[in-house]
Amino acid sequence: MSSDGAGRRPPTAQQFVLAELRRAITTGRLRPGAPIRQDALAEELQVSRVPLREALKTLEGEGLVTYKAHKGYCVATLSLDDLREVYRIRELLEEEAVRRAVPRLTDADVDRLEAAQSDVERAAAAGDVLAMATANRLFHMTLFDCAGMPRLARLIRTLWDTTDAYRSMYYGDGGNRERVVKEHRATLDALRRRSADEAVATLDVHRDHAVAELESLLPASP
Amino acid sequence: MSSDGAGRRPPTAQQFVLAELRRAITTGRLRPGAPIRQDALAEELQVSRVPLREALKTLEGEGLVTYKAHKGYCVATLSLDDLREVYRIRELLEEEAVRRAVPRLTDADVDRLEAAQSDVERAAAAGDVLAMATANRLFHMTLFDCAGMPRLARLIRTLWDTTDAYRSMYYGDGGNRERVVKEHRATLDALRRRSADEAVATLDVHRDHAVAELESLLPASP
DNA sequence: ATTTTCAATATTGGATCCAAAATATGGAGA
DNA sequence: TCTCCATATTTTGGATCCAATATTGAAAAT
Repeated sequence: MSSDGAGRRPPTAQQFVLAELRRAITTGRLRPGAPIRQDALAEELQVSRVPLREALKTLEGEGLVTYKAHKGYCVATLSLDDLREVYRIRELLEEEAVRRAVPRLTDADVDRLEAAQSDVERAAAAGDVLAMATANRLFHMTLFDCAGMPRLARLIRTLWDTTDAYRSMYYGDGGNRERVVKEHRATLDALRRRSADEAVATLDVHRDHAVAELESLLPASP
Repeated sequence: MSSDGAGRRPPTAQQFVLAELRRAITTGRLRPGAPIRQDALAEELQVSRVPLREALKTLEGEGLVTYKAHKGYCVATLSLDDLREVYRIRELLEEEAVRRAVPRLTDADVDRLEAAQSDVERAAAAGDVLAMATANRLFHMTLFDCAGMPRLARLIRTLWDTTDAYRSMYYGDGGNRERVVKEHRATLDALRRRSADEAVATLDVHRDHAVAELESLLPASP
């Protein structure tokens, strides 16, 4: 084994911190709107503030945290308008990705999608929210990566990151998990038949459900 | 006057460095592919490496520079495929921005667009490449900002930044400058009549010309 | 002559320390 | 009691120093 318990540790401290921060935000340990106290966080992660600050700069670029000079960083909060905007942009970009990907899909690609879907179903059945989020993401990104447009895929990833803090709420509900599984099956079916139109349509529905659910969940805070 | 010659200096060193790096890249002083020697650059800009590295992290997030752990930063190079990809994504996002913006356009907005266009024409006539790039950008961003989708506008800005290093080549040619002026007039005309379809169409043409021109200019390097 | 090894050097990554700014605290005056 | 101002404390921004990694060059072995 590679010495430390929680998976292999990245080769630089900033990458380690970056991964930790992402987890903290997506799992909700760092709540949206919460100020980020550099000194405390650095000590907690056993690094100095330098790599922490570089990691925060990366997250700022991705929109996960906000920054103001001499005031510091806060976990980004998404208003309902922000959320709708993110999903609208995703709709545009993901449609493009799917339309480019479908004609290029190999059988091996489809196999990988099926495998990812199996993981999703397992996690959904087990009620494992974190595993569900991971597997769900793998499913979609596997598809998007097939478009052969790396920059497009990266943009989509960033947009997903932006709403990660809210996604876990969504998977907390068993009904939502069940629905996600069904919707994925519909998408997978369309992909097997190489129907871009249908795949796009099923994914649009998928997103719209997520937005609707989050809209009912959120209004408490913004 | 506010002490130093070249405009007001930002309140933090990283912001100053960030602005300087952008200029260096867009003007071509730092060529695509060139490695970034932190020590030398820091000394040249009279700052330590810490703010320089934070600025580089920001640029990495925007795709203007690439980074590899323990190897450092390089000015990003765009292959023709990359370039086409960026312009395709811009097409998608800018169409959305324009369609949202047009119904919301006030007369004051149109006035601001006209003003920006005047700047473009002045710069084009004077053959001032840098001013041309600045004014051109202002023209388009003024329009996109009217969509009332700040995240969308930010994404588009980032995509523009990505190709900034190559844009100056484009404006170097007088014929291109003349054509840009004409195309802007067509867009402006469509906007005055609040025709989203036509505005989108003219902008598509505008972009396609840029891509075609860059395609003939680039193949030397990638 | 070519390849391999190992040391010397250059460059990046990170920790500590100090400076600057913002925020919190407390007291004086109205 | 409330407001305002001066001061203390906290927090961020930046510089310097040291450590870790990568790169280069030269010498030795094949």
